[in-house]
Amino acid sequence: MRVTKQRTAILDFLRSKRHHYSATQIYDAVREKIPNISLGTVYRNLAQLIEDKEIISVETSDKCVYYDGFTADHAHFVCEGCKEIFDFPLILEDSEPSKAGFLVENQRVVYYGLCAKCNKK
Amino acid sequence: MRVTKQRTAILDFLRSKRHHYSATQIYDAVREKIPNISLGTVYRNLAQLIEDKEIISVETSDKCVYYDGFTADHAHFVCEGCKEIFDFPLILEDSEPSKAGFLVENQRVVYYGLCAKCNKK
DNA sequence: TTCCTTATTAGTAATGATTACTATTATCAT
DNA sequence: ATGATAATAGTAATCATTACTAATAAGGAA
Repeated sequence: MRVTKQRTAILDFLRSKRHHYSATQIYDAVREKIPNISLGTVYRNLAQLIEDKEIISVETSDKCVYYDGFTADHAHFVCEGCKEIFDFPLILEDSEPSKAGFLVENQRVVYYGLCAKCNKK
Repeated sequence: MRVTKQRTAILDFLRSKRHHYSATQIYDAVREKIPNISLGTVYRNLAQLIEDKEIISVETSDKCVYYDGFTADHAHFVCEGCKEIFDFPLILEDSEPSKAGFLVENQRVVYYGLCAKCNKK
């Protein structure tokens, strides 16, 4: 695997923000530094970065995937009001699948609802 | 909301199987009873059934959404070997978001890994 | 440093799930 | 039975993601 300025820029961007971005949002952001970067390059590098466990993906009920440079185990909360995605700590117990002899490599916890601000309205 | 044979057939199908199906799989299955049902009809009814809390949707890292007629709270395990989706009980504690004043309307727990059978290989 | 191999890229086309649109049909309250 | 209108079939459009290919650039060897 070669170190390219494209991959570096994508990873730097995700690491610099404690937020969650779609491929298109990442594309737009990185284009400010590398104006002719291709969207395909963004997708390919995101896939590689996930494989290398440098970033994680967040699947919500949205039609697109979000990417997160913060890789420590945590849960996500998707606000159905403002659409914001919040991080929450994840309390890990002995999971049911591992008790059943399944190998758990990853787990995703996503809450849906209203954040404190939207809940008040 | 009117009761149509299309919506009834979709709901009956999902309820009759303890499994998870994509919109296309549901379309194919229901077409055996209603040969000229439209895929758009399937999607529209699935959306309505979710709104009425008659079914739930399962978002995985797959590009398509799966639908589940079993609505009691439970977790899903996606096997990266055989691609099967398994159900697991979900132990609910006081969630972190609710402690923070967020209104949790839904929560999704998805594990990724290898099921017992694939793990042995 | 220069050269060579080959991974990576830019640009574009293709795919595939989902949504939108519209004329027609069927549900159900009256 | 009938009329208002919600729902449908069929098709076209959208949009995220993937595939493809000729050109480029990373990095090891000379």
